[in-house]
Amino acid sequence: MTPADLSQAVQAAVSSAVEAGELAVTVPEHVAVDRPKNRDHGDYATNVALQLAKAAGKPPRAVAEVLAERLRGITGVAKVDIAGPGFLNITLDTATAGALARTIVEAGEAYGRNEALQGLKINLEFVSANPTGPIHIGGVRWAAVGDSLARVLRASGADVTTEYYLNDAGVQITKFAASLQAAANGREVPEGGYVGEYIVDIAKAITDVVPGLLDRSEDEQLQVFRTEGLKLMVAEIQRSMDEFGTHFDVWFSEKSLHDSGAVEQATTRLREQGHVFEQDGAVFLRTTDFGDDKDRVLIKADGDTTYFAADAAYYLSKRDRGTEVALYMLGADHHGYVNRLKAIAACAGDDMNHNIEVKIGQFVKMLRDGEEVRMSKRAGNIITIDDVVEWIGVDAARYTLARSSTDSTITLDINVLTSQTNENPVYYVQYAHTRMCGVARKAAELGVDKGTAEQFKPELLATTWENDILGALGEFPRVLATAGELREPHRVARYLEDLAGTYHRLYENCMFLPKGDEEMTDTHRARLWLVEATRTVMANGLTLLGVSAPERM
RNA sequence: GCGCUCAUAGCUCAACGGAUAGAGCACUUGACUACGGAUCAAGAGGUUGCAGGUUCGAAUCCUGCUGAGCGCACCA
Repeated sequence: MTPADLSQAVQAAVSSAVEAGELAVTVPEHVAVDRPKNRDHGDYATNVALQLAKAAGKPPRAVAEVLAERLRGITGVAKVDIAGPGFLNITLDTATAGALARTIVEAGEAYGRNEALQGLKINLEFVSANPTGPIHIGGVRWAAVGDSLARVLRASGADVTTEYYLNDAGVQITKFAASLQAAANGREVPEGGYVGEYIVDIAKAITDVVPGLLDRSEDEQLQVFRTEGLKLMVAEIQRSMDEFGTHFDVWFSEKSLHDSGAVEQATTRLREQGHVFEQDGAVFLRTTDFGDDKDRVLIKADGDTTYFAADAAYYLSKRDRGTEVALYMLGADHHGYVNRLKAIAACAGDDMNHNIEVKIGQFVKMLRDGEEVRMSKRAGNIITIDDVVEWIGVDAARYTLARSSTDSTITLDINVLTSQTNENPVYYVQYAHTRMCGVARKAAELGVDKGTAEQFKPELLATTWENDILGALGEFPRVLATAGELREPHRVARYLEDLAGTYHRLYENCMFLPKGDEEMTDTHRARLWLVEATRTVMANGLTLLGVSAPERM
């Protein structure tokens, strides 16, 4: 029995109590059934009596009494206690709890999937760093979190398109091109330009590919450096993302919005919605109608379109392509954009509380020798995605960056990253998985296995450690659903750490295989089912984080 | 000045409004002639920044204060 099953059963109990006239309340849509931290509180606990007490006009414990009697009648429920202010503590019979192992093994990779977001078309945009340099540590965080979030959302049934917005138009690209040109000609990088080894490398790559380039006019050179530089830089970013295991379904070009006329059309479309006005020769969008602190310019007095106009066109493009929810992941330095982006949606006639979501993530702070490393492109001390991968590898990097809430700034110690990588909890989790694989290998050596489903006797999974891990395994689908609904993939990582610890304790206390000349027993077989179930969940969880589930370490 | 986010163990971080606030690392002490010890057990470590409020119940929600990061362009 899964927690979801039990929740429904409790809900049904409330229903039947209402029908019998024992409770005068409306049946709640969802009944919370929790795995209590304290073992003495049973396998599962529900606060439903506390929630309904006021509406029922009875003390919580009296409501609990009514429900307890009905819950005791549910098949698989061994015991129901009323505790504290009115909690209902439910204990399952061992066979019912243990049967979950078989359910999981049979579901395999599908276990954990749920339909919380079934059919929802989500466009998830993340990283979107300017193609004027390598991805730095902040961008790496969004790559890890965003890619994992995409996987989590899909596991909840959402139809997700991942997207990288390439700011390949505008003055930053011109500065980038000018920097390349300067480097190729051995000149100083212009004011506000880009510096760094990569500039020199790319410049050289371009002059290698385009012979005689430096003999052409300055203007011609600049054009070549712009197009070729952009091409190479984007390819470089794509390579980094690819190596990082982060996949984007769409690489969306800002320039294409301008070239196709989509930016002008966006202004027209917004004007038709009645939120566009002109003032001082410029064209504005009245975003203040929807919570922005000032109206935003779409077309400047000199006739040029703004970056904001492209943002509007881009949003409309996402919607035109069938997106129901446009989900943006932005860094903390862009939080000021939230209101104006949401206002775009509202001005377009959309629901700004549903069709657009903006998730703001805090920065990554780097520490070296106990001191904060202030990164600046000019000083050339940027920590790039390739640096991090080189130090600790993709698995550890992704895990480290994805295991924390994006609401909190995280601090990474470079000394730790480059040396004592054992401090990374990912190894604790992965090691648990290798131990499960080790059990399977050992079983094969001994020539034994878990047997058929018919031979599986779930009632033999009776120790406290087995009960603990069954409880943890049952939580996986709801952890996933919550992570998807809240857009918080770090919950998956935390869950896996908890599961790994629970497994390590089981491993210490329960033998899965016969030792010496002992016989293989039904208990061994039942435990092999449990180990396989745990391995399945661990592997499924690691996959959601884009982290490998190794058989050996 | 206005706004967004944050403040939890020595450090890095968790905790859909639930019961005694949890892990990892670091520290102390133990555990392998059994499935891989990258493990486990025990100990120590907290006024959840401060003060009020909401309620059966607050780290969580509301208000104020303090402190930190970031943002407030006809820039991109």
